[in-house]
This record gives sequence, structure tokens and C-alpha cells, in this order.
Amino acid sequence: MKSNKKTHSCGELAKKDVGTTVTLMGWVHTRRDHGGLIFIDLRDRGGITQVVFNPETSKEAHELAGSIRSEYVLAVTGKVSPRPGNTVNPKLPTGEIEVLADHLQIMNQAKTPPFMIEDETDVAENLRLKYRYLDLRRPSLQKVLLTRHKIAQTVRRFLDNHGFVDVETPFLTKSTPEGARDYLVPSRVNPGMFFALPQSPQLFKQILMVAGFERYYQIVKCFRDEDLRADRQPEFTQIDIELSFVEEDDVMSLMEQMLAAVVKEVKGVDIPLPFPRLTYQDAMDRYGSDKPDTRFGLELKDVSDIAKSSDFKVFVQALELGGQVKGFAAPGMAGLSRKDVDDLTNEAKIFGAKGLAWIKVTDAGFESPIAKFFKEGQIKSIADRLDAKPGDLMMFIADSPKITADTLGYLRLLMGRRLKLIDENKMNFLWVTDFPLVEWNVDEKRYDAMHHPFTAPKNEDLGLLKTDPLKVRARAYDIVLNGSEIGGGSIRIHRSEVQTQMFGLLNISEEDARKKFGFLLEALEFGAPPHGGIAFGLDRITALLTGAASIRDVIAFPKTQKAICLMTEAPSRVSPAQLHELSIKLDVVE
RNA sequence: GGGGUGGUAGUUCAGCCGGUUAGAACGCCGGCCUGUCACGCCGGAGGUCGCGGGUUCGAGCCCCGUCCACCCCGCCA
Repeated sequence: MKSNKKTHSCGELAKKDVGTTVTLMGWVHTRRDHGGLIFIDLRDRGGITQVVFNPETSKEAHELAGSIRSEYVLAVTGKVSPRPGNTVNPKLPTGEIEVLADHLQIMNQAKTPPFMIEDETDVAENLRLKYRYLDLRRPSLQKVLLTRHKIAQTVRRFLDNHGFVDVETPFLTKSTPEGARDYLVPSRVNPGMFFALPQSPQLFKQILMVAGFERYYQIVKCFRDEDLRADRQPEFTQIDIELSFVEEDDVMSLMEQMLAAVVKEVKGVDIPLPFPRLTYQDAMDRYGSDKPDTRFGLELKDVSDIAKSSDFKVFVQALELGGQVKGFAAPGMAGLSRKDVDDLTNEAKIFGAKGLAWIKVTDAGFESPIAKFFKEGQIKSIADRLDAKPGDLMMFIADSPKITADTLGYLRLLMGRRLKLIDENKMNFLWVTDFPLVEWNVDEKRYDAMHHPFTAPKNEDLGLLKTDPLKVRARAYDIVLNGSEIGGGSIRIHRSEVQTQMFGLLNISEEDARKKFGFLLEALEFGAPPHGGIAFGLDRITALLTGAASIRDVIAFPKTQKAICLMTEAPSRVSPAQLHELSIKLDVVE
């Protein structure tokens, strides 16, 4: 009768099990003590089962059950019984049955938790993170981590089926000051020397291609010491992939099959293949973003040509400085009050725009403080181009291409959300291609790699490398899901002379290049095959597929915005002895 | 580095124009209860109003500073 082995999970018992004697082990979810009868909802990873303590079944168990409190750990042995008549609970998967306890063991007691363990908890996040082990008991978070596991497993299975080899690359590696800040690790046996934690295994996976592995993957932690966001953690997980003897289309078509397999596994939905593609230029022109959310329209339109011949100085001057005038029409938003529009203007200024020009389209005509600057018919032409109808609000930004794109891209998303134009059930995957190879860094007065310095230029643009580097397109591709960048990659440079040329363009001296990437340059000289790859953000993919608002919700032990772990209270001070051992002296004002 | 939101009981929140002893719900503790599942009923405990300073006869409320959490800009090859 009494068993010391768990026989079932709390989520699996049903009518078919009636009559069997089972032993459940789990946590007390809730307790309803009726004096004569005590009901316990026992919870484990699998679900919740109601346990009934009745003195007529076992006086001893019933008596002991009186002392049970929330989150106690119990082992309960009893018979599965159908619930009497009208006490079936349709809200519970196991609601047709209950377990009549004839033996109870309290395996552990628990302090009253600082917050209730339930799905719809609305507790401050810092408390949840401090007691993460309690937070993670919530069924909703368990489900998220299970989904994360499923995604990783699907990816592994898919890649294994396609001949990929999982190879581990080092965490203790070389610091390269380009790009994101590195997390540094002092080397005790090499005083004054530091390792860096990898921002990605980029160089190692390319080296593995040189080594002849042909197809590599790794689900791997990456580290970047930069400021945090809802979708950025200092350590995050990348699905890292590299292939030899491939071109862009090979990578993209295989990867969209993999993503489709993931969506099928997690959502049970078939995603049509191939994914749509958009060039970087088109994405910026039409959406003001290199990761457009294509679940709704509100596309941006360039009205520079009309604006040029207006008398509106703001527009004309912006154009004279090499800027653009662009805008879009928000349907039905002509009713916004002056204050609403002012609020929008303030939002626009976040991205550096100096202001927001607007024209309301009404049945009577156009209504706008800037209307007087336009000649007969000009506003009508603009409205036609934006496809604006009476009741719409036309919004314009006149500024540099970057500020115009950033601001309008943001306002477009804001309007899309506010007007509820976004179908949350849609899964819009999108490839963005033809990125520029480099961009001009105004502050440092030099070219920076847009992707990374190992990305190959397009063959047909090679001639432009010397004459007009900004026009050179990269063999790079980003994958976007519903307006979030979930991955990106490129065909790499596999010839050392091209790589050297690239470093030259980026103003990295030969000496510096040798010092930092010498091993790669050298490796490229020993028969490097053409190769390319991609890396996906597992955290972001999981967040999007589970509807999580932040990647913190899909990471078991995330860090706060100040990059600390509230549970372990890391980082922390270390002893003088430890520092001494590492030959480190601190320069911190206490 | 910058902009914004928030911080009051264990939790989620309310707290009027600055005015008596800071409230509610849930949770917690005790009692009663044999069909509950948001159990019910009765009773009870529980507060450094984030922290420090200031203004005032008087501060949860106003001012200054600071800490923490979150959102965003910069940053993130």
C-alpha cells in the first residue's frame, strides 16, 4: 500500500486510472481545509491533481494533513477515484478524478513563499528574480523553458540529420577590442594577461571550416559587456552554424527549413517556404528599418521631390543638406488632439528628429500648420502618394536618411500597434539581404564593418572596394521574425588577400591585423574552403514563439538591467588574497 | 552617459488640496466547518510609506540628493 517511489506525475491521471493505487510526489499548490475533509492540489512539473484526505479513508493521514501548508513537499499514496457527480472540475485536465489519500509523508516543509506560486502573478520582477527558484515553479515559466528545450532539440535533430557536427569552442579566448566590449578573465599563471569571453565563436567556426569539418553547429553562450535591454542580456545563447562550399542561397534555404521545423514543433503550424526576401535598401525605404515588421502596411513614402519645390524651409533645408522628406498616413488618426500630436512629436525627438510635420486630411480639405507653405495642388499630390483618405493623419520627417528612417520606422510601429493593425497570429519571417559592407563612422572618421570584418563583399562590387566602399554590398543576410532580428550571417572571406584588403579598408593596420587575427589570416593561407554561416538568437526566438515580453522570461537565471544576478548577488567583491594571486590591484573609490 | 515610469503591510494596490490613530484585497496565524477547487464563516497579527537631507506648526504627499527595478536613446563589429 505505501510506496516510496513516485508512480505518476500530477498531470497524467485520468478516468482510465480509476481504481489504481498511485504514489504522487510534489508541492502543495493550494490547501482547502474543511475540517472533516481536506483537499490538497498537489503540483509537479506535469500538472495538478486533487488529493482528498478523509478520516474515513485514513485517520492518520487526515490528521497529519491538517499541518500541511503551501509549498510543502509531499508523498501521497492513495487510490484514484472518480469525482462524485457534480464535483468534476472542467478547468483541470485531471479534473475528473482525485486521489483518496491513505498515506501521507511530508518530505519537507516550506516557509511561506514571498509571493504566490501561480500563473497570473503580477509580482515585482526584482522579487521574482531574487527567489527565482520559486518563480520557476510557476507552470507558465516551466512551460516556457520546456518550449526552449523543444526548440533546441528540434534544431539539434535537424542539423544532425543534415550532417552537422557539434564542436565546442573555447570560452577562454582572445580579446578583440573591435565591436562589443569584452568580459575579461584574468590569467593567474600569466600575470597581467587576460582572456576574453567570446562575443561569438565566429573565428573558431571559420577555423573549423579550414580544418575541414564542412558543417559545424553549436548551441553556445556568448558574452557582451554592453548595456541591457528587454531583448539583450550580457550572456545569451546563440545557435551558431557554419558550412563550407556554399553560397547565400544554400544557407538561406537550409535555414528556413530548420526554422519551419521549429515552428512546426512548437506551434504545430506550417510556414510557407521560401521566406520572402527584401534588400536592405528596400527595407529602409519602405519601413525605415532593417528588421521590418511586415505584418501590417503603413509603408513609408518619399515626398522629397514635391517638398523640394515647397516654401517650407524645414523641408527645403533638410533636402539641401542631403536629407530626405518622407512620411506615411495613419488611417483614422485625423481626430488626434493637439496634445496627442505634441506627444507624437516628443516621441519623434527620441531619435534625433527636430520635429514632426503633420497634415490632417478632412472632408473639407487639409488642416495643418504647414499647409500655407505649399503651392496649389502640392498637398494633394502628397496625399495621393501616401494614399491618404479623409480622416487620416499624414506625418512627415525631414532629416538625414538615418534619422528619417529611425523616426518614421518607430512611428510606423507605434501607429501599427495603436491602430491594432498587427495580427498577433501571423508569423512573418523575412530575409533582409544586400547590406552595405561598411558604413561611415562619423566620430572616428573611418569605415566600420556593418556585419563584421570577415564578411565577403559581393563579387560584382569588388571593383568598388577602392573607389566607392559605401556602395559595396555584402554577402550578408539577416533573418527577421515579426519585426525582430532573430539571426544573421554571411558568406565569409576565404582568401587571405581579400581579408587583408578588407582590414585595409577598415583602417586596421597590417601589424594590428596580424596581432589580433593573425591566426585567421594564416589559416586562410592553408587552403580555406569557401564558407559561410549564420547565428540565431535562441533567447529571442524562444521569446517570440512563447509571446514573452522580454528574453528574461525565457532565461532560467537572467540578469537585471544593471547586469547583476539578484539571486546569487553576482558580481561581488573578492578577497585581497584572490586579487593578489591574480596580480590585480583595484582602482575603485569606495 | 542621457530621457522616462515606478518604489506605501508578505504580495498587488488605494491614500483627496500637506492635517487626527496610513486603508483594501489576497496571503499569513488561531478557531469552526465532510465535497471544496478564488471553499465558506468568525477572530487576529502584520508598516523604517526605498534611503538621506530640506521646507513647514505639521510630510506617504512638496523640494534636493541618492539607491533599486523596468522601458527607451546612446552603445550592442
